[in-house]
Amino acid sequence: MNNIKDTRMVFMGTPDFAVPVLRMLVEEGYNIVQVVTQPDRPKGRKRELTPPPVKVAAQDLGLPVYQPERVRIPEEMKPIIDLNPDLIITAAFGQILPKALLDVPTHGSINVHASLLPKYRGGAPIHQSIIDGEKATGVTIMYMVEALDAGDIIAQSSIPITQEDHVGTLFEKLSVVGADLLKETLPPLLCDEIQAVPQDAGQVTFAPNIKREQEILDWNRTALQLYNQVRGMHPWPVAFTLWNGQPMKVWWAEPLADEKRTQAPGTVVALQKDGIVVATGDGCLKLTDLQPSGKKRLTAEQLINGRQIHVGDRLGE
RNA sequence: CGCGGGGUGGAGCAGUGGUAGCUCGUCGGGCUCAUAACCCGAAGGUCACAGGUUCGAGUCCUGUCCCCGCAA
Repeated sequence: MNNIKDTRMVFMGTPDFAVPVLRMLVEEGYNIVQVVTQPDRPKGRKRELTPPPVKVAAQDLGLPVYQPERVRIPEEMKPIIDLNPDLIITAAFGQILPKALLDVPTHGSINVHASLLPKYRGGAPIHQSIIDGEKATGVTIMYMVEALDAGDIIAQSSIPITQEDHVGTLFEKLSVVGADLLKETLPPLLCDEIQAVPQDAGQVTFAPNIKREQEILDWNRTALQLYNQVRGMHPWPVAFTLWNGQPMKVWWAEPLADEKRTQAPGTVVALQKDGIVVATGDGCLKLTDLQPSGKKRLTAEQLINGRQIHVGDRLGE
């Protein structure tokens, strides 16, 4: 290989997180022979077929797009193999790649993952790290192996998680960090100047995709834990509690860790212009943006003006 | 035709056939050192749209459009 820019690359990714990475590759002049992304999926109530962000970006960049339903199926994998790629780069692709595909490129197959591996392997590392109240996270570039996010680490970059960060802000920051890190890593990698390091098996933790049950706010937890849960679910999939037996999304809240409370956890203790104060297992949580079932997203002030919520109401039941 | 909630003055809501109300906001005035506080007053709604039932419909029936929760 005379010029690393001639390296035949296949890029595989799906959501917004992957877009800056793809754009960086194009801007740097790399030779992307194929973009692979998930098929268009029905979205919303109308089930309208919606293309994934990477597809939109790829078309905008004039790159060929391939959307296999299940890439592990031989017939769907073959077109990629036939491209004879020198390097496969994935970023939040959403499908596990079989060994038969991983072994094809001469330079290997690498992945850009939004956590500091070996912590938070899996599909929701950003959500989980916020929910856990982590003070820092980052991006890891590693070789792919058959086990999920378990390959040797090539490069890593860390950033702090601020007290105000939520999934949306971290997503943006990390996608940029990921693009920058890959940009720095690619030249030495393609010149075989990189020594990958195995992950410390003792430090492994997992961050599987968020389940519905994890979106429920348990008022017995502390104000800080609940706050982390709210921002770790914002702006998607959004934490919720029950109000009058109906689900109510909690789009945003603020922890009042020092607020004394004598009421049972889940009890509305005060209605303030800037939020609805709810007792928790330790301290109070001030709910500021809410969405009752069947309604649009409302500020606490709007909800209070409707006169439907009162001091003493119990949330979570 | 997947299940369900809803469209009422600028915002959020109530309104169980018979003069359209509440909280907030807006405008004017008052009280305050002052205020997002308080007091007095005012403006602002063909009750999503189209038919129908009725002496009379926001309220009942039918159809249409739109918004949202769940499920996918």
